Amino acid sequence: MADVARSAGVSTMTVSNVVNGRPRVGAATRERVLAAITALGYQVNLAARHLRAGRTGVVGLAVPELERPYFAQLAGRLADLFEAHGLRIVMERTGASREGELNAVAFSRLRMYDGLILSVVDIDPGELSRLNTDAPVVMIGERALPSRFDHVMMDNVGGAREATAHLLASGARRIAMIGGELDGPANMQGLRATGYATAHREAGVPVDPALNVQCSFRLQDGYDAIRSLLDRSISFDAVFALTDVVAMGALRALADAELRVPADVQVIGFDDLDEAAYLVPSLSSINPGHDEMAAAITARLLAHLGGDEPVGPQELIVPARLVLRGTTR
Amino acid sequence: MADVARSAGVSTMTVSNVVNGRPRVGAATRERVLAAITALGYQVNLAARHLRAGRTGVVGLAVPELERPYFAQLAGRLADLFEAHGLRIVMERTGASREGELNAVAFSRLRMYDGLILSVVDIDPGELSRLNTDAPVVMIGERALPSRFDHVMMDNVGGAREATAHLLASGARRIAMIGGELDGPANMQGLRATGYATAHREAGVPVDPALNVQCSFRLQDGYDAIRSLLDRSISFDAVFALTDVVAMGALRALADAELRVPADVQVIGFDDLDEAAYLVPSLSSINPGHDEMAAAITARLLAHLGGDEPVGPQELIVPARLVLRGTTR
DNA sequence: TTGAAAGCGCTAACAT
DNA sequence: ATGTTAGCGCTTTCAA
Repeated sequence: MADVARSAGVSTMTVSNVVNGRPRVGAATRERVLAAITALGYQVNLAARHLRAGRTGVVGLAVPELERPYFAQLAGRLADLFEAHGLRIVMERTGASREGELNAVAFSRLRMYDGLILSVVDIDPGELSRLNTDAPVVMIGERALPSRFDHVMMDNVGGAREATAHLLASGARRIAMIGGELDGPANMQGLRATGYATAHREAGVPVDPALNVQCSFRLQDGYDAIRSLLDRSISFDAVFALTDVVAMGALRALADAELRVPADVQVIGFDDLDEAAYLVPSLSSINPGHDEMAAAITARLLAHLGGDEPVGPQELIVPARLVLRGTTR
Repeated sequence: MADVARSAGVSTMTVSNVVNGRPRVGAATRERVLAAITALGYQVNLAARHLRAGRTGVVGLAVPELERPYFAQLAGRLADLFEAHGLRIVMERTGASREGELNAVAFSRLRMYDGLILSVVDIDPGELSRLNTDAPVVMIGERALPSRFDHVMMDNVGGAREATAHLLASGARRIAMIGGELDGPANMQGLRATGYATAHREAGVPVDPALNVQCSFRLQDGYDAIRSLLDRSISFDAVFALTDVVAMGALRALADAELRVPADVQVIGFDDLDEAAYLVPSLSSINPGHDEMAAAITARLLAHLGGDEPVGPQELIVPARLVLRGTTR
């Protein structure tokens, strides 16, 4: 910028004014400055601008894995909403590790982001509470966090309960649960398992722990889980998959085993991905309230950034609802 | 930082040394500084650090839409590779618009990113050439760009040709092309259409333009494209879908029309998404060389960042290969 | 309408 | 082992 100023025979201040389109610059001066800018190929240095301004116009979205469709689809929605407020969404991954999640928070506090949306999976609630409460952070995700941060969650227990209840009501008695963890911690695995168990209790149907296959959340994991049940000759007449991705893997395994869906085995997933409606048969799933989640997250973060009275941390649970399609009777 | 220094009775330089874990600090001093940091809740300001260092340790990945599985899966691969070099990948979207793409380049040149991986869809090649050539930018994507930037592309023509040739060899004579654009510009739509046409010419089978349905690349678009052919009673015995996502939409439409795949209609997609192998029937597709793409992109960008001799811009075409699964005979 | 000065928070280089 | 100086590139404030 100093170069441009020298070349145009003005002060850096005038260059700054031109670059930022501020009004009080003479037309002739402006021309000269613009010419110098072009000639020298000058570019603003945002790092310096941010250092001065104390803000970046960027909101971070930190998720466990970039390739998980649930987060990719959420990111698209959030990008739409934030764009309307002149903010850019950038997405990064935490690797679902404590370290990655802390890094993300650190990065944000360190002012590369004006605000951060953090999907919490592995971080220790205790560690969370040591962090600066009034950081512009909105937590999302599965786990109930006894924290003083804003937290928008989906109704994991309610959704899983509804899915399971539907399967039980339609006659299923041995519902395999893939990816859940009975009596597990209050994370996604544990919460959805709680819903599964609750529905069983309410229907007076006993839970068989042998039907609970723990696994992670890739396609192959869903496939392997079904294979493992079949290989051990554990019979089941329905599948509650913890995510739609796992459900897709499961559907493939069922097809390979020549089990008919939904005639022999019903399947319900969780997430209601865009893909769910297009599978053959189309996948029944729990819609975790995508639009409401995105809207709530945006509203909370904007409230932080608005910088008005720091309305105390809020915890919001977005209702889930069952979407019945072709994999259920 | 000045506060911490004052509180600990040292200079800011010493604080900086402690924060950065540099060796030449006395143990007692270090203790005092750390105590002051904790007491004051001090956080490094990365904006200032970057201003000084002239780098951020961040590589941007700018893609048309965050929710497209192809890019989400590519992002995951790139994140792995760059992480090994101490660089963070952050993903943002351009909205597939000229403006968004230019913004992404601008942002990068403006030094928020050390480097940028840009998926070019809509930008005008002429505009590209006005940009600073030695910016650490690697272009990816479909289109052949007569530009002086590094460019890693997949083999759109070759892949489409191979897919179409296989369908023709297996007896198909009326292959619907969904999402392509015969005689279109040299973008993804046009290039893959060229491969489609080439295979027809080589097999001596005429191309019927009525079989080419143009559309965008969401699930519903693939669905609607098939519906449109059926509604107009345009017969076809195979489908070449421009992307796997479109293919999934098409498969659903075929199922709704009670057409059997692959007995009545064969289907081949393009992208070889993770999902392809798990669909029922599993989707035959063109694998555009995911790992090679990611490796090439990483290598080119690291070469820029290495800052050694600026090896001239390279254009690399990664070979594609046909993966046959259940939707083909 | 334009400019000079000061400083955002950090660190490399050079003292001490 | 610790401190001083200077400056990264920008913008706010105040003066001309």
